[in-house]
This record gives sequence, structure tokens and C-alpha cells, in this order.
Amino acid sequence: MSTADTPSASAGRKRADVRRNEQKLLDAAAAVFVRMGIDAPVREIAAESGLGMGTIYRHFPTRADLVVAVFRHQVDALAAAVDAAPTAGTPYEVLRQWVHQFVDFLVTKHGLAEALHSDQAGFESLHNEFVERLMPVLDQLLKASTAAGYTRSDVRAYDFMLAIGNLCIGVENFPDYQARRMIDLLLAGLARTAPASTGEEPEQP
Amino acid sequence: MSTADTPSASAGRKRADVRRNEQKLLDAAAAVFVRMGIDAPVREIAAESGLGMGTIYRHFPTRADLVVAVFRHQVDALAAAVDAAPTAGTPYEVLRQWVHQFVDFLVTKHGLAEALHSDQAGFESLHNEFVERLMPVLDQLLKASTAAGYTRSDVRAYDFMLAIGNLCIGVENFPDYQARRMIDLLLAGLARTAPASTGEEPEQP
Amino acid sequence: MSTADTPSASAGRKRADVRRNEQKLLDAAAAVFVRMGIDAPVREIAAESGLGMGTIYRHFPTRADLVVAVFRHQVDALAAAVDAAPTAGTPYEVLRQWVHQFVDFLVTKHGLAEALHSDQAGFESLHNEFVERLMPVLDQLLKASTAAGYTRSDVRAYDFMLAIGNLCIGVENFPDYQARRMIDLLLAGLARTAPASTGEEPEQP
Amino acid sequence: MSTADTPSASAGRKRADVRRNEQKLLDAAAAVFVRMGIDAPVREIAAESGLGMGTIYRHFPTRADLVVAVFRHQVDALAAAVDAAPTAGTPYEVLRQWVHQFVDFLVTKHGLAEALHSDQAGFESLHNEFVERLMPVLDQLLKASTAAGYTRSDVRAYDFMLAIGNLCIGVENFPDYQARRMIDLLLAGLARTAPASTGEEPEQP
DNA sequence: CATGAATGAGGTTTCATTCAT
DNA sequence: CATGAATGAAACCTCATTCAT
Repeated sequence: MSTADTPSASAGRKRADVRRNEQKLLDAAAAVFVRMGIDAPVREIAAESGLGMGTIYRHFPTRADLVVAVFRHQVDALAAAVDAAPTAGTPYEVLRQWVHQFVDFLVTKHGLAEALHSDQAGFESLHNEFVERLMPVLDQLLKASTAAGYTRSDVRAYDFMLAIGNLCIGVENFPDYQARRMIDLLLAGLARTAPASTGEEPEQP
Repeated sequence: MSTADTPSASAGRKRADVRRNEQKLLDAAAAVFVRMGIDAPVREIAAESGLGMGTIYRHFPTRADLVVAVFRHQVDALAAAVDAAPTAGTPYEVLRQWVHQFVDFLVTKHGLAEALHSDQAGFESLHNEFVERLMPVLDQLLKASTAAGYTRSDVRAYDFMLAIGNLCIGVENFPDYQARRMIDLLLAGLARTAPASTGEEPEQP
Repeated sequence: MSTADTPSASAGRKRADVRRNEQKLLDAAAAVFVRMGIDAPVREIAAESGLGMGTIYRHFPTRADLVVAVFRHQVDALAAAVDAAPTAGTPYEVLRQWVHQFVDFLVTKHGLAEALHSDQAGFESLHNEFVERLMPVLDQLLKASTAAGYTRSDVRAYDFMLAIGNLCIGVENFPDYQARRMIDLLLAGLARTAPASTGEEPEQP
Repeated sequence: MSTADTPSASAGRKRADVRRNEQKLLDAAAAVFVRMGIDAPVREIAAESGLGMGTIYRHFPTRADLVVAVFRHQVDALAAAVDAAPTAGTPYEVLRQWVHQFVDFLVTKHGLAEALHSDQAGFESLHNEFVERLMPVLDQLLKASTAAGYTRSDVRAYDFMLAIGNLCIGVENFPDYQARRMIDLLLAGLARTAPASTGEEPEQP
């Protein structure tokens, strides 16, 4: 109160505070989304963050803004992961590993997979966010694997990405559902039947 | 259909109305669920059906009751379909066909796939309904195909069924998502890689 | 079904049925009023009586009609009780005894005392019923006791009757409340202090 | 009032509004309870107070909370009244006066006496509130009067308090009912019959 | 800028009452 | 006459959102 009141300093200080608040909000929202789903009461997030509700609305005018922000944060990490990963094994193996990282991510942050498909107004942006950030990564992995003859060439990264996300839905609600196995089934379906010999008869029109 | 309609049931006149109303409700609810999801306001369903709200509560005290009823209706049809189908082709082909019927069903009645995974209180019954009615059918198809050497033996009908349901999620909201292809990918993953030559030891019991 | 169908007999039979139904309704209503108060759902009474709701409305178009009927039944019994009682002891003693019978009645049929004071539309008739039937009885007892010099002359039967009723309220809800003692206190206050000697100046204007 | 209103509490401005609103609510609720009983629609109270329904729920989550609050307010005043009163006359006279104040209170805030006996869930607290605050006061008055030889020793403050409350019921609905006289009758019954001569052994400790 | 009290639309549910059977 | 299914008004309560402090 005594030292920080210089007008010149206050601007700088404020900005730092604002940024810290935004981070608090993101963390809190992530936690609450996990607990209560993306429709959690705003007040809950406010309480979790220790901030006021008005502050949430200042930073994220619509709920979609907040959700997108929460997930962008984590999607960024995932997109970056592909580079950080040691290039271990064949391109197909690299693809497998990334897919499982993706699954880890979806499964850990529970409720996220479901959220990707919400038809609630304004959540296209969430979907878009995901697509824009992760599809290129997945596309590149797919292409590399296909080019090396490991995988079919008729699978679009977009479909594949959504499929992975979808297969993760319900993991918490139905503990007996073993999503990993289905992911592996999908990956198996993706692999070339005979390693670069048969010629890959496309069964699909 | 043939035996139950005997006109002799004169005292059943009222009964007939009641039954018709119940049917109206089921139809209306199905329609509204498609439009607005399973969380649609009860009032909406009342309006759609042309009946009063109280009537809904009389027939289906909880929302889950209504949802289950709506879907049971349709699940029954699907369960029956396996018998009606002409036994065309190999067991694997029969499996494929039934799976695609299942997908037709899920995709047509939109919102249904999502509903299967609702964690809302009381929807376990919906999930159970599905599992109890359809899993046996799918299990039988799977076993037949595996026995004939067409498919892997390490895939549980339960996982497979949920996976199929999951892959159908988002079909309407994201028209560019081609669920069918992913279903086919899953089916491809299910098929034995080399027709009874490579061995492909099932690594899971 | 076979014998009773003669048209001549049906009219006579009906009337008997109607009367029996009315009695069923009164009994059922009394029971339900005890259980759930006079605001109990109509359906509850229908269920208790084994009759349909429509039948209730036919016999007692408004709720007040039913309530009045239920209590008239029991009030009649109480009014008659004064004659049936053996004239034991002094007029004051007779008065005491009748008051305690009244209390028995109110306390037994629980909810009744409260009902007497309901301001719900149409319940004046209930109150009136009570006043018209019982006040004359009480008045007569009071006058007899006063004439014999046992009790004060400045107490109106109307007030006294309502007071007794009031003192019985809450007996079930608050089991520690000993209504009888307060009734006795009231009766003590009613008695002439010194047996026809002191004069007991009335403090009231 | 003198110390808490210091203008220095600039941050407390909001606090003042909140407190004022709470007061508005209490006043409005008191008024509505009088008009429509303690089961009055929440919306009615909201309208009366000029505030929103949500505000009521914020301040008083359950209906019982509101009712208790409304009456606590007034009970406090009554409990305090015993000290404020000039010690006029004999202990019995003081008792009489307080009882009549109590009656004034009950009669004025109409509906209150009835409310004390509601068996609705959660209204024990209302009853308790009354008992805890007022019974000690009444007990002290009774004991003083008894010690001075004016009144019987076998009357429990609890019963007496409920009796007074009960006798006030119906004052508005039945304007011909003169509760005051019955209160006086009860007080007369409480007084020792002959001033310390007859003996009248107290049969209860 | 941050706060959180206030708002009130909108969902759910209950029941008195009507009326077709 | 009896029945009880249908109706829908009315009450409850919960949040998303605004805005005075």
C-alpha cells in the first residue's frame, strides 16, 4: 500500500497480477472441469480459484472462451510433445506412441473427450482449437508412417483424430470399458495388412 | 401383433387410449431427444406429444424411465434384426452387416450415442439396457466369426460395443467426420491379419 | 353380474351402495386427515377409501364439504355424550368430565384441533358446525355449575370452548407439552375461588 | 449503533446494503406470513420486499431459516422487555404484565401463534427458538411469584408458555373469540386459591 | 480492476379438478 | 354412477449474468 502506489509502478504490477489471475483461473477451471464437467457452475470455478466471479467474466466473457483457454493450454503441451519425443523406432511406432500420449492426455483430464463433442453454442471453437493444433501433428505422423509403407493411405488424420477422442469417452463412467484395447484395435486396422507386399486392396469405396 | 389385438377386450377401451398416449409420448420424446438431447425440458416433450406434463410424469416418473423406454423400443428392434437378417456370406460378413445396422441405428436416432455415456444420475439403466440386450447378440456374432477363423479372439464384445457407439458420436455436429470409415478401420483391426497363417497369437485371454 | 341386472332392483341397490360409499369416504378421510392433516391430497383419500377420486367430488364437491362431513360425524357423537353420561357428582364435576371427554376427542382425532382454526377458504363452516353443535351443550353445563355456585359467571361458553380446543393443539408434535394440565388450570381459573363467600372481584372489564 | 457506524469503514458500504436487504426481507416476510401464513410462496415475499427470489435463498437457504429469523427478531425484543419493564407491583402483577405483553406480541404478529405449532419439517427450530429465549424469562417470573406465595408451584413454564401461545390462536379468524379473557382465566387458575392459608400442597416438585 | 450480491428465467415436480370411458 | 388418466397452474430451486461498490 505504501510503496506500490507510485503510478508508474502500478501499471507494471497490475499486469503481473492479471497474468497470475488468469493462470489461477485456468488451473481452477481445469480442476473443476475434471470434477464436474464443462457445465460446472461458474461459482464453483470462482471458489476454486479464490477469485471473484466477475473476474472470470472479465477474462473469459463466454464459457466457451474459458473452456478453450483451459484446453489450449494443454493442447499446446501435447503438440509440442511430438518434437520432444526421442525418435524411437519405426514411424509407425512413433505414431503409436504419440497416439497413446494423446489418449493419456484425454483420459487423464477427464471430461475432456466428451467436451470435444459438445453441441453447446460456442464450442465449435473448442473443437477447432483441437483440430488446428493437433491435426497437423497427427497428419505428419500418419504421412511418415504411410510413406514408409507401414500404414494404409486412405485414412484421414481428421477422422482418425476424432476417432481416438471418441474411443476415450466413458472411461471413467464405465470402468469396465477398456478404451486402450479399442485404440489398439483401431491402430491395428490402420496398419498395412501385409508388410508392403499385397498392394493394399482398399476395401472401402 | 396378430394375437393381442382381439376386439373382445371391451373393457380395454380406456387401456387402448392409455397405450396410444404412451406411444405418443415415446415418439415425441424420441423426436425431442433428437432435437435437443436427452436433457430436453419435459415441457418440450409434452408440447411435442400434445399431452400434458403431468401425463409424462404418470407414465415415466423419472427422466431416466422415459429415456430408457424410448430406447428400449428401438433396441428391441435391433436385437431382433440379427435373426431376421438373411445369413449372407461368411460369419465375418454377417458381423460386419450387423455392426453397420447398429451404426445406422445410432446415427439415425441422433443424440443416442451420446446419451449412452451420460453420467447423469439414473442413466446407468440406459447403459445397462443396451448392454443387456445387444451385447449377447454381438457376442454371438463375434464368437461365430472367431470360431471360423476370421477374427481375433482377444476382443471383448463389451468393449467392442461401446467402441462402436463411441465412434458414432459427433456425426451430426461435425458433418465432416466420417464415422463409417472409422468403424471399418475398427473392423479391419478386428480381422485376423493373415488368413490363419501368421498365427497372430492372441496376447490377451 | 347375473342376478343383479334386473332394472327394478338396480335402483334400490344403488342407493345402498351410495350410502356405503359415503361412509367409506368419511372413514377414509378421517383416517387420512389424521395422518396428513386436512390438506391431504385428494388422491390419498381416494386410495384409502378404495374409491375413485371422481366419487369424492360427486359426494363432496368442495374440500370443505368433506371436512365438515367428517367432523360432523364425530361431533354428533360428542354432543350425544352429555346425555349418556351418568350424572355423577356436582354440576362442576359433570362439567369437568365433559370437558375432559372433549379433550379426549380432540386429542385422539389428531389434527382436528388445528383444523378448527384453519383460515382456508370454506372452513368457517367447519367452525360453525362445531359451535352450533357443541356450544349449547357446554353452555348448559356451565350455566348449571354457575347456578349452583361453583363457577364464575363471567365466562362465555364460546370463548371457553375455543380455549379448550386451542389448548389441545400441539399435543402430538410436542410430546412434552402436557395439555391436560393446562386444561385443569383453565378449569381451576373457572372455579369460584372461595366457595360462595369471598366474592372474588372480577378483574375484567 | 454508536461504535459500529464509523465512517472510516469505506469497504463496509456494501455490507450496509446487505444488512438493509436482510432487514427488508425480514420485514417483508413478517408481513407476508401475516397475510398468507408461513407457507406463503417465496415469490410473494420477494415481491413484498422488492428484492429478487434468489436473494432470499442466499440469505435464508431453507424456508425454516427465514421463519426462524423473522421470529427471532421479535422474540429478542420480547425477551428484553422483561428487563425494561418497571418493577411495578407484586411479582404476580409483573408476571401478569409480561404475559399480556407476550399476548400483545402474538396477537399483533398474526399467524405467529399458529406457526409455533407447525409440524412442517424444519420448524422444530422455530419452536426451539421460542422455548430457549422465552421460557427462561417466564420461568423466572413464575418462580418469583411462587416464592412470594402468589402462585401455584406445580405449573411448568414450558406448558404455560405453550398454553398462552395456543390461547392466542384464532384471534383474527374468529373475531368474536376473546383470547384475553381466556388468558386471564388461565392466570386465575395459576393464582393460589387462598393466600397462603389453605395449603394446597404442590403435588409436583 | 476485482468483488460477490442481486436478479430472474427456466427447469422440475405436485396435485386439484375435469371428463371420456 | 364410478373411475382414474389427463391437464396445467403454481410452487420450488438453481445458476448464468450483471453491476453497484
